[in-house]
Amino acid sequence: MNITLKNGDLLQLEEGATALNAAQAISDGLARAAACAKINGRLADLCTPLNEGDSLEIVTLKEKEGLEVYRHTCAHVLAQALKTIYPTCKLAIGPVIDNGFYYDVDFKTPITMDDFAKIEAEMKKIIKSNLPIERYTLSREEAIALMSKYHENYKVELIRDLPDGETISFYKQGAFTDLCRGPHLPSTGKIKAFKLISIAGAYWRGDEKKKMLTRIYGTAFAKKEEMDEYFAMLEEAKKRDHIKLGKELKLFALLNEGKGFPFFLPNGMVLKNLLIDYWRQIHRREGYVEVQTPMIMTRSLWENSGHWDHYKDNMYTTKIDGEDCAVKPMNCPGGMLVYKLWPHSYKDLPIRMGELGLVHRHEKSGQLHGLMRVRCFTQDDAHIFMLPEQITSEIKGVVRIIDEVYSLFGFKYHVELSTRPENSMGSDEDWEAATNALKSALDELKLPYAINEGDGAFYGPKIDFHLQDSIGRTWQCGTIQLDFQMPQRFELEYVGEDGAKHRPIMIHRVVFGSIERFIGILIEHYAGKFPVWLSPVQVKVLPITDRAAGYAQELTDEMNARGFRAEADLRKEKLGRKILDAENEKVPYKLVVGDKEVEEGAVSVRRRGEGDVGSMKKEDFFALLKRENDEKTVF
RNA sequence: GCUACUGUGGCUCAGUCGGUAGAGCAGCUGAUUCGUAAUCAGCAGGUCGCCGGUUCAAGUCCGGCCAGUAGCUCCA
Repeated sequence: MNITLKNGDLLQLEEGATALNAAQAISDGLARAAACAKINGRLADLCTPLNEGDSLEIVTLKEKEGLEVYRHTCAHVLAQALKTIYPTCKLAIGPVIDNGFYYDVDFKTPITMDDFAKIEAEMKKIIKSNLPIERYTLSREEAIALMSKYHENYKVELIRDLPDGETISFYKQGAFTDLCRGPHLPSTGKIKAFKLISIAGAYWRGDEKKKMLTRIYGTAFAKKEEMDEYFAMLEEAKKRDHIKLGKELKLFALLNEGKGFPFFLPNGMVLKNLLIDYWRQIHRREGYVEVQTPMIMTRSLWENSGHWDHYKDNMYTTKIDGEDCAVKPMNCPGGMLVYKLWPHSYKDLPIRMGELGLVHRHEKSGQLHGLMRVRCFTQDDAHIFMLPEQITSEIKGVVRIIDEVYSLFGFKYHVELSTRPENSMGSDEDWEAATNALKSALDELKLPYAINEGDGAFYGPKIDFHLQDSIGRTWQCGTIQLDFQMPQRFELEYVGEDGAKHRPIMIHRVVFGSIERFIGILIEHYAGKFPVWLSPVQVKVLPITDRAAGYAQELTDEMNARGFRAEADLRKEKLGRKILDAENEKVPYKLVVGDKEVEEGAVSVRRRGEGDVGSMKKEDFFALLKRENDEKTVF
């Protein structure tokens, strides 16, 4: 029979040949490297028999899909080892994730990471036995009977929930059988490098009302060297942790006295204020005005906005003169009240009303994480009130700002469109119209996005911008939320061309999202080595002896007078020590000054990470500094 | 909130089998004026996260609480 290969070539094979036979016919090397096959565009096991006219692609470990199959098989090996060591444990699910795999298991008695050595040894045994992995299918009844026999009640539940007509397949290796869609490696012996990483709790089916299972995380690589590299990379990434750097660089502090409420230290405040200055500059240019609304407002306002019904668990409440009040968890109701202060004409719209609002939200204790997830943060919020025909252009305008800002920092981001959640208000028509408006803006901008079903705000759908931290976790930063509800609830109006009253449409949007979170991301992104324009201290002047101390102080004063951030290190320490300390503080420029520089009005310049870059006239250095500061140069 | 782990001077860590704490850095004092990544000496600094229990004796064992980390759930 003839089959078509990836490059278009035809391959002649005997009747009944499998994908693996085809790989062998091409080359032994390919057969060895093969993880699975792609037959007519669908992933399949290597043992799958081919048919006349099939198109075939051999997927190797070098490809993402191949590595995923490899890791998935490793998850099965883990499961088999667990069932051998802990026969009473019940298996739930064991999928592949970004950098490895996990298996959720219900243990009679909990296990710890100390048990990993034992489990890994058993896994090695299974790998060494090189058990062939065989696939077979069963009817729903047979499948349930089989899994019931093994007391695998989680598997039974999974099978029951499979849609009708879905093939129910099993994979068998030695005495172990697991429900699985596949595909898998042809045998367990193919696994060369794996490691169990950590243990965590995870709710069955992601539902916090259901039982918490033990999740064992692991990873696997085609070669041991690749795995070593991966772990070395993780170690490096840990050094960028913003909590660690925040402490070392004295940017912020997290104290028991204010759990989830970060303290900003002088260096951190410089950073925060610089971001705010930059934000104001961009938003002025884009036609935004700025307001500030109160931190605490009455219960009736929050009832009116819907927060009292939909968000109460996350709100801090208090009583003032006997009246129930809440600390704002969001800025929008305040913004609404400002809009309502006077009548608006269609000619005034859009109104782009910004607010750097400090909001408080009672997040569950286990959610808190450094600056990334706090209970009090500054949103770089803005509410845009507009005419229906302005929706698309306004959304596009916001997306452009977000892109401009993220690009300045060199961030890579991904976009998600979040749709209507369960606990929400408003009509289906409004939700559909709002969701379509967001979609069409994204489509017009040709911005790729994923759909995040049911993750919208309770008042409207949203576009979310996600940024990555140093160990690859993503955090939502920017968001654009389209809202037909608040304007109705607050009875917002404008007078149209026709002289009648109409309801404006509203956008809630943030660029940084939370300034605190954004700073956390920035710290990790730059590993604390901020570009000149963001550095809390831009220049450290290091006199070699007391004779140069006066000159060092003058230089420092002069730079500060010019609007730079400079400090002199006048300690009676040797130069090497001063350089080391300044380097540890990650100051971008160090100016070494001794008798020679005093005499010549010069400075000997050290750039962070580059060392001595030579001497120059102090005016030339000031010009260099000004240029890098103004242009927000990154180095 | 849930599951697991962690918690010793400001920081990084040591502390054996239970015998009531140890180092380096930082700090302070003194000396050193030394040209590109750690000068020397001295001093001071700790209810071992908190509370209880076991014990003649607890940093160490047990229980509870608090805080942090990883993950889950929830979210900017």
